[in-house]
Amino acid sequence: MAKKPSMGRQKIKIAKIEIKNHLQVTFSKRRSGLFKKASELCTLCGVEIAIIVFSPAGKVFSFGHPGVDSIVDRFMITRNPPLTPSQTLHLVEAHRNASVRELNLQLTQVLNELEAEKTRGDVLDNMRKASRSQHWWEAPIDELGLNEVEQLRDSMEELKKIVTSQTRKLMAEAAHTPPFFDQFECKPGQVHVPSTASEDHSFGYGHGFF
Amino acid sequence: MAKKPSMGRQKIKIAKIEIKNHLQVTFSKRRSGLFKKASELCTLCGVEIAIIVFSPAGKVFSFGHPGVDSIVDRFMITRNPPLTPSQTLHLVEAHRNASVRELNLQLTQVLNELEAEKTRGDVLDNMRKASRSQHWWEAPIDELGLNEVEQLRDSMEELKKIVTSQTRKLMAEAAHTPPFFDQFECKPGQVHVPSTASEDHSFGYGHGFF
DNA sequence: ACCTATTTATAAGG
DNA sequence: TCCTTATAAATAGGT
Repeated sequence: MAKKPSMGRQKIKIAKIEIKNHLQVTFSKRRSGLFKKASELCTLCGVEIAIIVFSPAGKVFSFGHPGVDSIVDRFMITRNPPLTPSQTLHLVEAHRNASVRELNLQLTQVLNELEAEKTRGDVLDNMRKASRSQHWWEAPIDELGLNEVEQLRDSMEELKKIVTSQTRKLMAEAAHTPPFFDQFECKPGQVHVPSTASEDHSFGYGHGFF
Repeated sequence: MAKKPSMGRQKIKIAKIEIKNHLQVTFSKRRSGLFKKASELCTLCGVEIAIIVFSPAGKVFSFGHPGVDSIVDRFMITRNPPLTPSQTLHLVEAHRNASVRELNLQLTQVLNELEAEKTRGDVLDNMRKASRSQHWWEAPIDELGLNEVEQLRDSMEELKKIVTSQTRKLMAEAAHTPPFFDQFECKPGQVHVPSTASEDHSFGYGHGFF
């Protein structure tokens, strides 16, 4: 039988193959050829090779000896100045700061509140102290100076007048409202007053007189 | 001139080449051939290829289209599907928690302080209010009930005794310290006392009497 | 690097 | 994808 002479291998131009089917065939053949050459190179020269190929369809083909990963890793290390510890710390710190900013804001706010609250407390405390010092007569009477005792006595006189007058007014009013007469009969014991100055000098806070 | 016929290309066994010089030549030739094949494959089939070769001497040769890095990156991503968003979040969260624990502690502490301070402020405020209500006599005298005026009057009587007694004692003391007699001559104007109850009923805070 | 004989890879077709 | 065939391309060894 007569053999059908083939065209044999044809010279081709190195340009993108447009015929899909043709391209797919060529890709397969040349890809395997490439990997074979790589393999041979490994064996002949004892080198390490990795080849990564992304097909037009997105599929991945790879060849590697001893393995793609180990070679890629080595490559990355030699190429990328693999972040000094300092740089790493800086990045970590930056991230931390970003994460923590919110919390810091909260803390600052609360610290301000605390400051305000402390101030408020101090103000009240100072008011109390100031009030106390204005009420010097609440101090033990032995500690009063002559001048202050004089003032106190005079004040007493004036106060007594006022009280007497006020009492008269109230008694007059009470005359028209009999039930209140019971209350008018005073309960002297309700207010404690030391019989002598030496017995209890404290007219201060919490002793019930003033 | 007679040409010397060459041996032509000899078939070789694919095994490690031991002759260093020979190996180096073969490595160069085959390496460039490999890269050329890769380049042709790129052009013909429109694919992306990266080749990484570590020579026995440790030198790195690479070929890549469009670039080695981009291809290697894509490869790493597809190969190490690596951390899912969930996993990443988990790790980040763990780190964040570790970093933030200290800050949280501080915040808690400050919040406690704030609470304590608020309580302190409230206590002082309540004391002030309580004190004020204990000092009912500081209210306008018109607002006093009969009972309270009674108490006030009785207290006045007792107080007067105390003051008188104290005054006597002070006068006796003053007899031994002449300079103080000037002070004994009182300055009544220093304490304001309304002449009549109707004129100014306020004995309260800030009016200078008590 | 270059040459050349030869081996090897592969285009085209089935 | 594999086989076949004819031929283009790669390359071992020498210069």
